Amino acid sequence: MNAIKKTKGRQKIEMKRVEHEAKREVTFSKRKKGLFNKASELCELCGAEVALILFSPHLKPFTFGHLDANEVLQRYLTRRDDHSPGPVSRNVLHQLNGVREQYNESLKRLEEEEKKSKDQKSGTSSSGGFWWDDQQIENFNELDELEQYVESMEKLKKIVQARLDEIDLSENYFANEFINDQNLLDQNNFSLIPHSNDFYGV
Amino acid sequence: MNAIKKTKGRQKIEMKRVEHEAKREVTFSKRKKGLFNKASELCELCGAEVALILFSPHLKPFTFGHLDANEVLQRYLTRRDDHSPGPVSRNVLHQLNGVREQYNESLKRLEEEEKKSKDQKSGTSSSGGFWWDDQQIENFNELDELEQYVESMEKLKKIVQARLDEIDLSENYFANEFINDQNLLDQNNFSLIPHSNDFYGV
DNA sequence: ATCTATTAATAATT
DNA sequence: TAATTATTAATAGAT
Repeated sequence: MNAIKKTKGRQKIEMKRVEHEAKREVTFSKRKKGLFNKASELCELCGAEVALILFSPHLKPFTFGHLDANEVLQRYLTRRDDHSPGPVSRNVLHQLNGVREQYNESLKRLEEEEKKSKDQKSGTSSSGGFWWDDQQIENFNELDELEQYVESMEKLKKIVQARLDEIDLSENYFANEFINDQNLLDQNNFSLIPHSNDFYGV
Repeated sequence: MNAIKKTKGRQKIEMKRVEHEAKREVTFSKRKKGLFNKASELCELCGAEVALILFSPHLKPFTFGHLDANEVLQRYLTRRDDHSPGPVSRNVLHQLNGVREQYNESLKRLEEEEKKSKDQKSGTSSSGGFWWDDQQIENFNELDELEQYVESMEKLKKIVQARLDEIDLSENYFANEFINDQNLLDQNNFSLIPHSNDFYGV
């Protein structure tokens, strides 16, 4: 038997930013893998749906999603169980109106970006190389990542929309109180109710 | 010493849906806690940003986010490092146009929902109880959760928008090729480039 | 990337 | 639902 240990094995570390850069990179990629694995297992074991967006220390984006958007939506809309929502007050829609406004704003910005981009279309390539040269490929990776974001966002948006549909559906079952905007405000002052998101108060 | 073991300890389990319902619930809440903890640690150790949306087996939503939307955005827009994007082709905006159309569709649906809801406003309360009775409180929890979704979505949207801004900024540094729509399609057929999302092909 | 010793997560149980 | 415990799984450090 050999008493000489090859490594010290896993060591306990303090839960604070890893200052050494290379070490931090390694920790990130190891733990990213671990996190994605955990997410995947949760999906598989429990039939849960997970959407995960992750920025590396260098702001490189990574995403995880177990099912594609349509599947998520389909499943969400067809499944019926004891968590179907009861009567719900108006402020769901009230809140979503705010969201809609923000969307509209963002859409305007998108349109502006697009317009600006069209104005630049007549530029010429500076490299003259094939479009898939190394630099371009790197950029394509960036695009892929952006694309993944957008997909994730769309997925989330659809889920919320489905939720809204479901709530609206359930409202047809019940008589509803008339709630004016001031009442909504009053009620919102009361919504200091524990979140289901009970982790570290986030 | 006692040879009788109090429990069998952790047992290896197969990676497939846990069929027994109560067991599945327990597994879900334990692993949800674990997943959120891992996400939190990754943030803390590496300065990564994580946004996580999770549906329970009963479609109850949970979210995790390390920083609030403004902080994320601020950090993203102000930080400059060697991962700043290089020249990027047009199809970023091309892709985002598709997204915009989907948004517009969804917005239309939102408006319809809202209209439908207004038509119902004259209904009366069936319970006559205070609005914060148990049932209502439960509904409020649902609303809180929905609110969290919307926030998460907004956060992601802002991040993408910031990314787009950044890309657009960098485009001003470089001459750009003229790329028509057919070229875009051709290029997209080529984008079978390994994703940074290298996990289980999702 | 791969290897180990160790810590951390968790399945079964109470 | 919460706590305990024995075991598996994740991973820090080293190569």
